[in-house]
Amino acid sequence: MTSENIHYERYLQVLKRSPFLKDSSAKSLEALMILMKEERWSAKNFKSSMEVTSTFHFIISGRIKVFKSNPDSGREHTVFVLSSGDVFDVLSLLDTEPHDVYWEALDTLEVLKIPMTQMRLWINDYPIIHKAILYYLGGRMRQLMDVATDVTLHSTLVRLAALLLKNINGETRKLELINNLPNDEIAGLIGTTRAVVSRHIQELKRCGAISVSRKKINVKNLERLLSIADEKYIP
Amino acid sequence: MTSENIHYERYLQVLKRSPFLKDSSAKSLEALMILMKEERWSAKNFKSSMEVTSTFHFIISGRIKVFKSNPDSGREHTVFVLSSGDVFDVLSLLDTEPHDVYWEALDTLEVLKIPMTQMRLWINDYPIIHKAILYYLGGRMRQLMDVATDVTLHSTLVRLAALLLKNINGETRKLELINNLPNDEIAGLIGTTRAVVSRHIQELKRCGAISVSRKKINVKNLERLLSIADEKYIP
DNA sequence: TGTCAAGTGGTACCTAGGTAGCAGTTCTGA
DNA sequence: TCAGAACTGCTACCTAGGTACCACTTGACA
Repeated sequence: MTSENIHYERYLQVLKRSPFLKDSSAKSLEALMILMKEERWSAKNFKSSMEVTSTFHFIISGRIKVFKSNPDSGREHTVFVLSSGDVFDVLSLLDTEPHDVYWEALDTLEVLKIPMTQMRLWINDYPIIHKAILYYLGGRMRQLMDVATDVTLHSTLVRLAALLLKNINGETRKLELINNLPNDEIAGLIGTTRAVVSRHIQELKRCGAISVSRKKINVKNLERLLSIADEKYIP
Repeated sequence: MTSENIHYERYLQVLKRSPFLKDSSAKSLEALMILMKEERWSAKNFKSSMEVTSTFHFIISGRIKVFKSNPDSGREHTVFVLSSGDVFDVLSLLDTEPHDVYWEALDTLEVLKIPMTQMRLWINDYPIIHKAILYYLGGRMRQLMDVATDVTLHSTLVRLAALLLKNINGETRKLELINNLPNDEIAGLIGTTRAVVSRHIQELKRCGAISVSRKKINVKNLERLLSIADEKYIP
């Protein structure tokens, strides 16, 4: 992509703010942009890991979920929700081992893509970025550890409350990243089923912690939500 | 530590084989050894993450488990079992964020330790190692994804069977890494409780998949175990 | 504007697996 | 060598949460 692209400047701004590319020089980013192609995924667009291994993606706007599923039972567990500034698949960048993960756009997604081999070469050319990558991976691993242990250590209600708290913007008090998701998707995020999430949402409503309109959850009583997530209060 | 140490050569061999230090030059390894001190942890020796953040450890022999716990319910979930050639805490190396993870030696542990700041400097001196570190982290992240989703996607019996299969040596057909662990610890590994593991072990015995003597599980029928882990066979 | 799919709320039922407790056995170390 | 700790096997009970419905509402789009 050249700088003649109408969105060039906007794309560049997103890359500059991406934690994955932290501290990259303007020059190196330009070199990267030249190699990239833009692409739109419409909501619910679905890819298996296989299709994603040979191309590296930067998210410009929209959200995508990374999940595993059990085809027999039809259950799914969402591991990450990625958004603007995030990249995928980071694991395919590190090695060529397969992994059975799926990807699905939650909204219309704008991505910039680049062949995996070229991305690896670019990283070799600008080794300063290694530090940022390691840092980015560290954050991801922390998140993963929480996801891994949450299910056994906490009840579904506690997990739901904690999920809401994790995604509240400190200032606006609005949900971010997981806003406008149907119960189904929320269920996947805390490792349970649609019916159970619906049940618990009613409980949280009843005790005044939240209020709900279609596909929208508003936190009403932060204190209460905190004490539920902390296992101090049972509605 | 100098080369006069009786164990120097043995330690060096372990480091050479460590995936974390893959492709390090002999010279860089020597430089590393000089900075390190040996230490023994006896079994059940327990550390919180706080105590581990300022020092980086290489495991020479023995096993250590990395786990999270819920102090209210007393339940624990083991995320990793580390052994010879592994290192910890890799996350504290990447950044200085806290994380509430605990560490406990499963056997007598021989480690080589080095101040975290010195380890970071050493890595800067030998940047070739970045690739090995990234690769090592990739492997860990894959493992974590499995742990994260296993609990919701599979029953405890299936998880137990899968755990055994994952840790069988292809040639000797013996359990490795998780051998000689009490039911308690196995429970932590698959995110359940002692009683449930005991129950399922009886089932696996009954259908001829395994045989058991105190703290020792032998796989008798690999086929059967595979079909159980694959959710094709219910005892 | 009417139809259909997507989403929500609720009921009633069921079971995997968690809790508690105890008896018997093996190991450990004083 | 013997007392206590560690470990296993088993019973009986209980509940969180999963399954399977259905009725109602909302939004999209033809």
